[in-house]
Amino acid sequence: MPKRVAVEIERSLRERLASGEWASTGRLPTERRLAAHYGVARNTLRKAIEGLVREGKIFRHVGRGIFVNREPSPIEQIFHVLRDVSPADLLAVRQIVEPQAAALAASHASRAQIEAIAEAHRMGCESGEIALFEQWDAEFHQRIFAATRNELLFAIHRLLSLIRQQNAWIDLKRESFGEEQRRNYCRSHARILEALRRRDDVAAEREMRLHLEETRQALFGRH
Amino acid sequence: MPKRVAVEIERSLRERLASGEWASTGRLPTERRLAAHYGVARNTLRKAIEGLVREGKIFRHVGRGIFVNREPSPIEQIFHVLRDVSPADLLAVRQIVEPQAAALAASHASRAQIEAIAEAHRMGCESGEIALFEQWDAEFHQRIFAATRNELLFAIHRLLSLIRQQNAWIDLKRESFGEEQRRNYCRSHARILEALRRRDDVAAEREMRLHLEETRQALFGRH
Amino acid sequence: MPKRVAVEIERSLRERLASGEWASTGRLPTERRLAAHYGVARNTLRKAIEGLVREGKIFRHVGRGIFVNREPSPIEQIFHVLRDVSPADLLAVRQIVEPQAAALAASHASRAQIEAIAEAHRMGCESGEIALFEQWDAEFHQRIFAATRNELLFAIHRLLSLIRQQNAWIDLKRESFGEEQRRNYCRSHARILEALRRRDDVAAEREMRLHLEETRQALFGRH
Amino acid sequence: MPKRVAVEIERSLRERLASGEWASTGRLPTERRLAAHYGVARNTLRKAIEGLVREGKIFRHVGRGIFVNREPSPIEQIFHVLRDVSPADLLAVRQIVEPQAAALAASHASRAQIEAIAEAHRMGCESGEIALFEQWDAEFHQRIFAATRNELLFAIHRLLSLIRQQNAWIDLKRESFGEEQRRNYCRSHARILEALRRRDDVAAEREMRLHLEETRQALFGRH
DNA sequence: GTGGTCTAGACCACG
DNA sequence: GTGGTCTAGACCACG
Repeated sequence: MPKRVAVEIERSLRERLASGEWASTGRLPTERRLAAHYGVARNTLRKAIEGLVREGKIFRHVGRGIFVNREPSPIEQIFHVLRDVSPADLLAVRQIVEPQAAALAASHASRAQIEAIAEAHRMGCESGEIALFEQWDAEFHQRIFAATRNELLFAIHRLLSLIRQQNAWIDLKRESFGEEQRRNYCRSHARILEALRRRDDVAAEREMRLHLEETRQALFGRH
Repeated sequence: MPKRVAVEIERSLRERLASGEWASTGRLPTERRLAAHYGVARNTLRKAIEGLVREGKIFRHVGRGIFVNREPSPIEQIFHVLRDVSPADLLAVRQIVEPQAAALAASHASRAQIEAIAEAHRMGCESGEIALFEQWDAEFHQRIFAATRNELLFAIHRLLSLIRQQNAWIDLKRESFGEEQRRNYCRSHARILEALRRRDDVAAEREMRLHLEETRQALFGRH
Repeated sequence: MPKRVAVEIERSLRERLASGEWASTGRLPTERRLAAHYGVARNTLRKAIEGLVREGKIFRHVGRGIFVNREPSPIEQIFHVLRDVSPADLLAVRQIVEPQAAALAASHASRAQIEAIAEAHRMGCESGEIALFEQWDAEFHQRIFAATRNELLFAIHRLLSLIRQQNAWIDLKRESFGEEQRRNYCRSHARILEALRRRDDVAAEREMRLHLEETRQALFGRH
Repeated sequence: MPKRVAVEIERSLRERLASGEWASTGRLPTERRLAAHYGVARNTLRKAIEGLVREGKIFRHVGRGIFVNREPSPIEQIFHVLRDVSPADLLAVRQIVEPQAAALAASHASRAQIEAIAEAHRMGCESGEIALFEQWDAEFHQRIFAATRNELLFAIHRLLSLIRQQNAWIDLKRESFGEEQRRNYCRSHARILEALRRRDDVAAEREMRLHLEETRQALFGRH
């Protein structure tokens, strides 16, 4: 391989890295050893390494050596994205998922699950403080997802709830949440519940969609 | 109340643990240091620790020390659930999310993004091997989610893809994926792409829904 | 400058490039001459150049030399972006700009300009073919911008029109534009015109906003 | 019809010109080659060309050849208008666009984008020199537009910035920009940023509107 | 003759 | 002893 030696070595290093050859110690041999191993000058070896460094697959410490950069697990990567999501994106996803969850709940919920949803509705409407109302509001939506009997859908909803918890600002505007708006929410919940009781999936979907539209306007006005 | 000393220390350790005092290093001081700190014998200190060990909040390695058992983050817990989700649940979620993602892509994609989707379509149809086809198939769907310009939606799709990768059996039936079915998929993709090009969100949503219905039948037959 | 010689040279080259020293011929001296000029080895000189190449400020041709890469003018850059804009982004901008343009027109238009707007309205409502209707529709909006007497605002509207022309797909869905929807548009135009005639800027803004909301729903449905 | 030969050739050249046959190189063949191509004398060929030269579609350089006179694109024409826009028109457009951009940013910005805006604010307030302050001021507004995630809106803002750069006199009065006014700007920026952090779109829009009103008074006094 | 690649050595700051 | 930088030379493919 006289041509493009550095490229060949880079490919080789990439493979050895992926194979986990250096995973146990977390470090690569020194530049000098690697150069000797491949029978090239140190400069060439360094060129071969450059790309891996730029991609963050390895990193170098002067005087210490070259280290493998443990890749963040896919879940860590996703988690990182989730922490930085905009309110608009979050609401858009809710508008996609929640109406259809309501429809699924209408056809899959047990009687007990519907009663649990009804309880969350009643507690929310009766609660005096805003904080308590919000808690029961969250519970209302959560129980609808539980009633879909789709564990994945339920997990996704828990994920969305988590984002809302970690980004307090998302619901911040609700602090200016008036008594009137609260009564509106209560009425919307009542209509969703009504549809679920009737096992009317079309109506459940529609009412949930309208409720989220109402939420959107409370949060973003006319945008 | 000399006998209650251990209980007091346990309470103290519990608080310090919860406060995150040892979260950074992930380890507690040695038993000897802790005993000295509280001014008690090592035996007493060990009694105070026992409960925490039983609850799994800390664990001991002989000769190494006492370590904090970092609780799995809520997201890790959620992810744990995701690991054994049923194929039916997964498909149901896809049927909820993907058609609406296609609709969003129709209105939010840049021209370049639509061309990227077209490329994935073309490569998929042209690829000879099944493995290659599946790769471009996944890419096709992924690029549609990217074109929605909703980072959260995109992250959720990556999550679903991850589940499919880690539960290879979910798509098991696809191994019996015939040439005819592949041509059908190709045609479906073409229709979705066509709708995206026309920026027709209603058609994009419909074609994606039909495509997933086709997938459902390939996986589960007609029920 | 014994330390980081390459960095120093890069800085120098960057300055000379920006000063236009090589703009007339469009090419730099050879690597060998540059290295001699700075009194360094060719390798070092190459390292100094690398960054400029990556940024696209210069490019190299084997056997020919190093060339200056003429930077696209800001207007070319903007134009490039405009060609790749999504329908959603375009509509959002219209929703920002047009209602306020209508309000400005209400207070700044001459009587003749309002009559010109009225003419576009009348011609649109009367026109039999869709193509003709669309032309007069565009004219209606354009004349409102002209009536704001703000040349910049008018220019921006022409820019938006240009984008729509160059991206035929943006209005493609209007081909499925029914007779009923057309009558709705006609009624909306009438209400906007009415407000302009009354010199009621608040009403003009509101009616234009409602009209664009109507357009949004025609294009994107419920997204 | 031998006399009409020139007319025929002119028609042919016109077509070939419109077809873009010579658009890539920007130049036509030499007169001699064209004459040979059409099988006519150079005199006839020159006659055929005359009209095109008079219309400015092509132009001749003695000793160099015949060149296509690329017509300015519609966007270049629009840009030409923009070059001498009045300060009042520019400010009016900013007053239309920027408050709504701020509102959009409140709902669409990622956390990282809001931090970038905060950085521009902080750097502006801390900077000693006026020139530096103005640079960070521009950056503050630019980053808000970036945070809207609307590429068209961002491009329009870049266009407005370009106009301001090329018409330095538009902001001329700012040279008499006192320390007090600067502190006011800083406070306004702080209030806008505060609203963005709270994700309060209504407040963000209002604070931006007040800030631009403040700018208007600094430029034009109270009229 | 040009840029692209490589060699075999050297000294440096840092750990 | 490690990675970071640099030298002075060489041969290559390509124009």
